[in-house]
Amino acid sequence: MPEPELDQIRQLLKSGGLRVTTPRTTVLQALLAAAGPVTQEQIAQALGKKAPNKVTIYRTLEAFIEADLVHRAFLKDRTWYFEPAHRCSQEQCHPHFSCTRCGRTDCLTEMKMPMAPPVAGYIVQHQRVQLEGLCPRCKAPLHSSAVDIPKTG
Amino acid sequence: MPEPELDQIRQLLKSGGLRVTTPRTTVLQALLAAAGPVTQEQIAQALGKKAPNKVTIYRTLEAFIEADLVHRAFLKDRTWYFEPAHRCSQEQCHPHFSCTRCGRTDCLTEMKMPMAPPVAGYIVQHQRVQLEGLCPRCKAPLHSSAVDIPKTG
DNA sequence: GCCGATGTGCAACTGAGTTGCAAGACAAAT
DNA sequence: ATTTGTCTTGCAACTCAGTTGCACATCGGC
Ligand SMILES: [Zn+2]
Ligand SMILES: [Zn+2]
Ligand SMILES: [Zn+2]
Ligand SMILES: [Zn+2]
Repeated sequence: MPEPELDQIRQLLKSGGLRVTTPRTTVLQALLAAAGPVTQEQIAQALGKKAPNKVTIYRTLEAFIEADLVHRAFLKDRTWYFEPAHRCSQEQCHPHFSCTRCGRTDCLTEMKMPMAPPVAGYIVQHQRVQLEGLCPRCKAPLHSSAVDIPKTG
Repeated sequence: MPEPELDQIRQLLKSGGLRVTTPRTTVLQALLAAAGPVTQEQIAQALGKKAPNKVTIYRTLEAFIEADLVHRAFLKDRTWYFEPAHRCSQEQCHPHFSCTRCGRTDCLTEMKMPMAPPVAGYIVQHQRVQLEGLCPRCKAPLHSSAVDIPKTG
């Protein structure tokens, strides 16, 4: 992933009313380059030597969330996964699918999940859907060549 | 909550292939007496002086889950909420509603949430729905008498 | 370039949940 | 009722994502 539009990143930050700093540009870059939701640790790993301090990454993510650039996608094994906020409506984010075999979690950005029916007395502002089952990689593994079980998705 | 059928509790444990012990009966009692999902801490608090050791409560809950008496309802603020497994189908548990104002979480046991449409390549075995918004207690508080904001739901 | 407002790094902390192990309680067999 | 092997419990110490306080560095408007 060769520098995805470094100036656009700066632009994004400014549009969110955020000061442009090195940690913020690199963290945002990592988020945009990632295939799906990522943890603080995964961001740090992806940035390797250039990674800011752990605390800074958390505070940066917090600032991004405040500015609606990023949101918390889901909690898994007691750790948060973050992802860019595009492709999410106010009412509901796309569903996320966790494979019970390989542990990976995919964004089902295509799926149109119906909103919950109204419930007397409640005002539903946001809906979050998590699905579990077998992912394409693990479903009916041809022959014996299954999938190397990775740590995270 | 005056001893909800102590013998039935023993029966439940045995039916799950579990040994009958004091910690198990009291913890199961607390779970059944609770209005909704509860944390380890809330169980301990509800049992007060009679509460078993924290580790024992966790291991007890684990055993209950194994025996399908209890399940993990949802993760909130990095802590698990547990509830009895009745009222849950294999395919999906009832949705849970978290109020963004008072922080309470309610079981929407009545709500019939449609299952996610099939996605090419995936096998969906379980669906979990979390809703957020305003609960009846916080929605349009008449006059100024809102709700005392509690710590947890 | 200067300076107040923001952002960053470090070390120490928090708190839910886990692990290893010795001591205790259950229940099946005698 | 006593024995006996197995499963449970409690304690202390640990883990690990995330947070906090504070001194120092950086940003960007002037
Ligand atoms: Zn898989
Ligand atoms: Zn996603
Ligand atoms: Zn409320
Ligand atoms: Zn529930």
